[in-house]
Amino acid sequence: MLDLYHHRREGWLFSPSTPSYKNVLPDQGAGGHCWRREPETVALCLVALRALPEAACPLPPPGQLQPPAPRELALGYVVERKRMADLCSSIIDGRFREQKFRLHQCGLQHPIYLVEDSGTIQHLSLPESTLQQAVINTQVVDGFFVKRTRDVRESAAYLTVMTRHLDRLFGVSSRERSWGEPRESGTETLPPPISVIPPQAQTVREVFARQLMQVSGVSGDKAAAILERYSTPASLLAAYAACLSPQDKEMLLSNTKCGKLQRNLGPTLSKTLAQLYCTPGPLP
Amino acid sequence: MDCSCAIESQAVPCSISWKRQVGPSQVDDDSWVEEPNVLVLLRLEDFVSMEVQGTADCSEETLRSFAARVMEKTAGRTLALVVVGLEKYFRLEFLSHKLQSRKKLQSVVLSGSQAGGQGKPRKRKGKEAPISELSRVEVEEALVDLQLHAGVQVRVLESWKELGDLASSFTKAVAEAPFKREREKKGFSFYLESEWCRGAKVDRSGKGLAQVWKRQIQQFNRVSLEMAGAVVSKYPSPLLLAQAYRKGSSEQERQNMLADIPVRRGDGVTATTRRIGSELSRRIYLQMTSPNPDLSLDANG
DNA sequence: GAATGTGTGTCTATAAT
DNA sequence: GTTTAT
DNA sequence: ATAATAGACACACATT
Repeated sequence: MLDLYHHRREGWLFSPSTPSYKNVLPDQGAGGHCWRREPETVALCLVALRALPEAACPLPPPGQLQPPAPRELALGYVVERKRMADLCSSIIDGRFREQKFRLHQCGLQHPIYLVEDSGTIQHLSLPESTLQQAVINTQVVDGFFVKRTRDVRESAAYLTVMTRHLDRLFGVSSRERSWGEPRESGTETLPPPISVIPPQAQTVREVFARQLMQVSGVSGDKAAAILERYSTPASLLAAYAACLSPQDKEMLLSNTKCGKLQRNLGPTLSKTLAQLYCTPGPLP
Repeated sequence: MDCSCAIESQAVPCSISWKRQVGPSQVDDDSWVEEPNVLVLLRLEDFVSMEVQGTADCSEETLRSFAARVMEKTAGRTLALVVVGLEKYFRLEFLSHKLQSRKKLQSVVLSGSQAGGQGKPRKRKGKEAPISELSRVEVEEALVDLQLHAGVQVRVLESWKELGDLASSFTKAVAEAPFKREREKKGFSFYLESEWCRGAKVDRSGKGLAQVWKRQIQQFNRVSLEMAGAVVSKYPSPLLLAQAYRKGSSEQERQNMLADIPVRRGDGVTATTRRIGSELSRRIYLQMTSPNPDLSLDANG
């Protein structure tokens, strides 16, 4: 599955090698802006792009396997179009939070949530108040710009107007300007070039946390609490090895303070984890 | 619930803002902190007026200047605007064109839904196309302009009940925001990562731990089901693997201890060797033995 | 967290004078 | 050391 | 000889 997130993880986000997808709006020609449809977001996800001038686009070093420099510049405006029905399903199966997270994580400065079918809020598998709250949360908690739209036609109109304004804001006149420098008539700044964001490397701590959470009952807070004391598998194993009796192993983590203010992990999970890390032979 | 509501004179008229009692302990201490959100109700007549001013380039107040003024007073807080009754305005204005009794109807809607509404004649340049359509486009223009230049969101409502609901929802969101933000900052990001399976159930005696152990191996990047199975098959418990590492003599030996474990592959011919490989072997070794929690497993060196 | 409901387990106080 | 009642 | 129990209360997990 290729989507924004995976593109980012593979380090190819916004690189010219990213396959081109059908533009929802026609290209404005050289120097104009377009909304590129990113693949795989079932609900439409658009990224404002502009072709980079040749001069600002050095050729990649020959014979390198590294991703070439971007030939396009992401303007930092990204629109996630979401119909009410889709939003509804996304909330139910948990995809909603994930999508918001990725949108915030993809690094663009102006994420926009385009909520379509604002009038068709009823007769869905979720109460109206619930959906309203979800949209408000998207705006207030996640800090996204939320645009409500009655239907596809309004959405298209919105994107059209948006494109026109972007053209006026980041037009050819500001092409030679250096990135980040304020424009003449306003506080607008050109977004910094977003080229290649390297995939985030896994650390021992992170993997250890994920491993702890493989046992039912161990959640983020619990894992974090354990990590607080034994931040690495080696240190935990060493602590178990230092125990004199099997009982001590079982109770080693029992009094680990978790979450809010210092709630015990408890003997149950402590015993399970001790079994996991202290069983000499094959596990049951 | 330990919250209260008060109607007081605000720096910005018709605005809602939120304060939270922070500070650890002091009772008397009115160390209230303003939440970084402001909700401002914009009277329909004012909104229309500003939108008109923006269309014609008068020097009077525009939506943008209004927003700038408000944001100046609220010192960098996130501003959200609310307008009530715009759709009804469109409808009546359209109707008034057909019936040629425009001013009267306008005055009806404005005084009926707003306090002290006054008619506002509009001058338009050029076309005679449906005026309500043009107005909608112009409003859209103004909203986008506001979005791009001020980052201000405008919520258009049609009834005062909706405004009440919005205030309620907004209040709830603002109240919960700090709590949720803290969880995002501290908690692990992979909680919501794409495909996250929650913990495997394990009964009191320890059945299911084998599955846990296998899934622990799968927590590494780029590890397939078959690879994890192969490793777990060779070392059926974490302790056995750790002991094997302890027995190894050289760093190289320990690092490559798992490299040659055979792994079942797809039916077809595969160019790559059907082994765990030295890279994954090394990552697992580092994970199990390194004393440094911040060590990067993907770094080459 | 969307909202609400279900089950595990910890936690806190427990009598009578 | 294993069983009992509060 | 030793200690328990109910209930509130959270939290992890499962549903309309």
